[in-house]
Amino acid sequence: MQSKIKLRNAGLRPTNQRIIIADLLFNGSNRHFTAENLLDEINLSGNKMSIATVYNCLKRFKNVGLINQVESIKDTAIFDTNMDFHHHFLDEETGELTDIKNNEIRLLKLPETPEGYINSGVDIIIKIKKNN
Amino acid sequence: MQSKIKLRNAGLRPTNQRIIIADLLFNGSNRHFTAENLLDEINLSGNKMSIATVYNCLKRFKNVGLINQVESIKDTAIFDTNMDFHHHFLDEETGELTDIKNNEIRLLKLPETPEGYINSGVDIIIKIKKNN
DNA sequence: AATTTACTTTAAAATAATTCTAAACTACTT
DNA sequence: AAGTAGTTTAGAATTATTTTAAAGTAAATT
Repeated sequence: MQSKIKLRNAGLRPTNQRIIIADLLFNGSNRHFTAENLLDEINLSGNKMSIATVYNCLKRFKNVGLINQVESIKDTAIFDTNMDFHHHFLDEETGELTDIKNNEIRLLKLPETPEGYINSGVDIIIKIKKNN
Repeated sequence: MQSKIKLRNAGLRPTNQRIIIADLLFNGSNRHFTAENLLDEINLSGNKMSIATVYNCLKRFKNVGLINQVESIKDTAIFDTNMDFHHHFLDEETGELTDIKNNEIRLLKLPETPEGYINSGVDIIIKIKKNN
């Protein structure tokens, strides 16, 4: 049960629910998951927990740097009349987007597209926040 | 009233509501906006419309390439236990994410961070879809 | 060890974004 | 002018997430 230590090192109180989640998440292999995915796994493992706890816990884990949240620009669809190929600055606090012109950024090397797939677009998001 | 022509060229039936929206969106300057933002503007301009119509219309505009939707990975928060600096392939159809190792991608030139802000992270999402 | 304090968990309600439904409407075709 | 296929609408439904306030628990203090 090294999850307890891991949690303490991260400055989190090692509660039962956090230990259950840490045991599931930090077993060696990396993965992507949603709060609901994780709750299903928790249930399968014979444990029970409120979905709110899962959300709270993931937010906490994220804040102390135990996990990442893949960038998602809030949960609101944002549209853009700019049809040129371009990218965005995202103000982390306000959610505001600003265009980055295509000639201000340059990708040198792209990974190979997985077998059987075609590349259908590249989005670069540079997160920024006020420096004070 | 060139919106009507623009819509027809895009293969869309130029209905009143679409013309109202096109008139607001394609007036020369580019912008980012949400469905709600746009509805507010529609109301301010003295017109009325159901929010469902705004969503339908934006989806249609997007499909025919009149506007873009900024990448957002559905509306579900996705977490990642991989804390290495890395990026993602996103399967457009299923929403599934796959890691891109950091050494498989290289950014040559980054834009200058806006005055008063600091860069707090870069996310690159390469959208892919099945090639058949 | 018992008490206190601060943080956590929980169920349930609330909020927010978006999609669905089915009826009424309207643009285009004949 | 009439038919039909696509569109709009209000409202309900769905989905994701956060809030609330009470009950519970870990850690600090006595």
